[in-house]
Formats: sequence, structure tokens, C-alpha cells
Amino acid sequence: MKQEAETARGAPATLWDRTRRLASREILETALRLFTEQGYDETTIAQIAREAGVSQRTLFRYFGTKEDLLGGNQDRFGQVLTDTISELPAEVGVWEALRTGVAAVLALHDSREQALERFRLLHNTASLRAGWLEKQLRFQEDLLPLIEVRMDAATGSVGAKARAVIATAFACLDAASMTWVDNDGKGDIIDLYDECLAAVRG
Amino acid sequence: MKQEAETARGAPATLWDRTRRLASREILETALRLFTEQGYDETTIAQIAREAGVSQRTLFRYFGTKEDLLGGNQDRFGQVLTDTISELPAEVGVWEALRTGVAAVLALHDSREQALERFRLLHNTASLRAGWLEKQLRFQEDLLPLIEVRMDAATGSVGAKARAVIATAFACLDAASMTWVDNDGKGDIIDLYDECLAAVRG
DNA sequence: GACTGTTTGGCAGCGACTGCCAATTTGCGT
DNA sequence: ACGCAAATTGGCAGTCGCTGCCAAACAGTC
Repeated sequence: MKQEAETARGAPATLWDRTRRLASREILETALRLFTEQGYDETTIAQIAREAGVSQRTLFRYFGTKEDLLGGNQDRFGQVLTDTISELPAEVGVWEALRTGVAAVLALHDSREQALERFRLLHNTASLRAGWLEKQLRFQEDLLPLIEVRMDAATGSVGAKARAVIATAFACLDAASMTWVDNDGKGDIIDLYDECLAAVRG
Repeated sequence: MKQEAETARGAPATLWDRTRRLASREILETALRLFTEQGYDETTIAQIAREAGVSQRTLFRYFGTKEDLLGGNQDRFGQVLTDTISELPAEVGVWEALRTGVAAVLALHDSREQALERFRLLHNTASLRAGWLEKQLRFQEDLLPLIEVRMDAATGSVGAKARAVIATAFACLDAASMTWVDNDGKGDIIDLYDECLAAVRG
């Protein structure tokens, strides 16, 4: 677990790291394949471990949760979101700031197809949606202070308003990505996002 | 399981029904007590069953899921929501329709204190929040057709917009109830809801 | 080649949840 | 009041995600 100095780019120095990366990839690919083939709930950890050629115990050491096997580790989303927004100048309004953050997150996906695959899985599996929404809530908490300072504290509870605004942005993102999936990945999600937001804000 | 004709109000005719109701209440009260005493995740089904004086198997026959033990069965919320909105005249706009539905749902709670207790539990327990959000998603799907017909199909995907609007309403409800809990139940949730919506729709 | 630290696999166990079967309880007809 | 059928219950074993623990296999260093 020692984050040894490995030459920033290129193959990692040690055999351990190389093996780790290989195993990680093998597990991830096996998992995604099985998930799309037979569904998330219908795929057991035992099966993934067997087909990836590792023990269950090792699999859980690489990925602490079954959800983590979806790849495109969603925890980074929160990071990128908060980083992007906190680097914005103070004059930028809440809505524009959130839009910028959302765009940055959407830009993280490798390929359109992989994104489509993941989103499809996400929107078709109840347990996954729930997990995703829970993560959203955590992002929401992280975003709260960054948004609060950008809002005019005119009347009432600033916290409530900020929460509502953030949650609305996420709601639009979800609605947009859901529609995107329904359209088999036609168009850009960010355009759908704008459309949704326009519908909400009249 | 035969839904025998029991005089609509008053004690149910058969002993079975009476016993069932008693057991149900006993389990529910025990569960809520333990949840608030030691937390949701820290309370095991085995403990609830033991203290309620039934077997685990029977407990699961009364309530299919641990979440169902929260009481105030949330599945009714969806019912009330869709019923309320579908009974509204066609001229009523989407936002007013949704507000009416939300108000109807909020009116379902027995007492302010019980509601506060449940909301507090909900907002402080990650797994519960996830479950609640998942139910919200189901409500959202049910509401979709009712909202779509109330929207002007000017441009773009009506589905996306309707979804966004509904999700925004839920987002405001969540933000409102969260703030309500933070304020220890001071004021009316529906007022906070209006405040949140105002913040979003500018 | 021996020593040290890392990684791995297996096993037992927990908690939510389900299917199955036998035992108990309740309702009803005679 | 008795007995049969239906409803209800409890117990047991098993699944699945997930964790702690311990011994074995392994990479890296001297």
C-alpha cells in the first residue's frame, strides 16, 4: 500500500503495481461484461471472481463494494464537481457555476458508448439508481458551502434554498441522462440538461 | 389472507384479523423504538423479533423489508400523490398541481412529533435515504404521464422536461424536510417547500 | 540465499431475506 | 362438542454481499 515513487507516466516501476493494475482491469472488464450480459442483480460476486480468476476475498480487496465494480469511479465525480466550482470566480452565479461543474463531470467519460452502457445499466437497475442517488446526496453536502456563498441571503434559510438549487441541478442532470439513454445516446447530454433547466426555471 | 368482508369500521370480525393487527402494531412500535434508541443500522431484525415476541420468519411475513418497519408506509404516498393530482382539473398548471399533491402527502402524517422522528431517522441514515430516493423515483415514473399532459409541448422532449419538473418538486420537498428537521420541526414544511421552489424558479 | 514486507486465498461468520415443511391455532359445518 | 380444513406460525437451511482472521505464496532487498 506504499505509494512508492513511480515515474509519473509509463509503466509502474514494480511488478506488484503492474500485477495489481492487470488484475484490477481484468476484474472490472469481467464485471461489466457480466452485468450487461445478464443484469446487475443476477450477477453474483462469486461468478465475477471465478471468471476473473481471483478469489472473492481478493476481489473485495480491490473493490470494496459490488457497486464499485461499475467502474468509472463515481467518487471522482464529486471531486471534479467541487474542484471545478470552487475554482470559479466569485461573480459567477449559482446556476452557471453548477452548469460548469456538470459539464466538467460529463467530460470525464471515456467514450460515448461506454457512458451509454453505464447509464443504461444505472437507469435500469433499481438498486444501482438508489446507490447513485445516495452518492449525489453526499456531493450535495460537499457543494452546499460553495453554493451558499454565491446566493444572496435575502430572506429565509439560505441552507434550504442552496440545497434546493443543488438538488434541482442534479434532478435535471438525471432527467437529461435518462432521456439521453432513452434516445440511445443521440445528442449531447449537456444540451438536454439545458433544456430541462429551462423547463424548470420557466 | 382472505380479505373477508369485515364491517368497514369497528373491530374486525375474526380473531385472526384482530391478532394480526395487534402483532403488526407490536412489531412496528418495537422497531421504531429500537431504531430511535440505537440507530437503524445498529438494530438487527433478530433483536426486533425477539423483543416483539415473534419469530424472524413471522416478522418478515408482516413486513417484507427492514425498511417497511419504519411505518407510515411510504407506498401510500405515491398513491395519494397520483390520486390527488389526477383529480385536479386540466387547467391547473404543473407547479400548482405538484404543490397540491405534496401538500396532500404532508397531511398524511399522524402527529408532528412522529413525523419529525421519522424524518430525522431518514435524513441521518444513509441506507434509508437511498431507499426513500428509490421510492421517489418510482413515484416519479407514475407521475410522468399526469404531468406530461399539463405541459405545453413547445419544443424538445416533453418527457425530459416533465421528468425534470417532477424531480425538482421532489428535490424541493427533500430540501424543505431536511431543513425542517434541522430546525427541530419549527414551522410548516409546506412553507419551506414554497421557499425552496421560489429560490429555484427565481 | 535468507530476510522482510506485501499480497493472496480460504474459512468462518454476520445480517437481510427466502423457500420449505411441520406444528399450532382458528373458523366452520355437522 | 367434535373434527376437518384453512390460516398462521416457527424453525431450519440456504443465498448473497461483505468482513475479520490467519496461514501460505510472493516480490523486493541485502
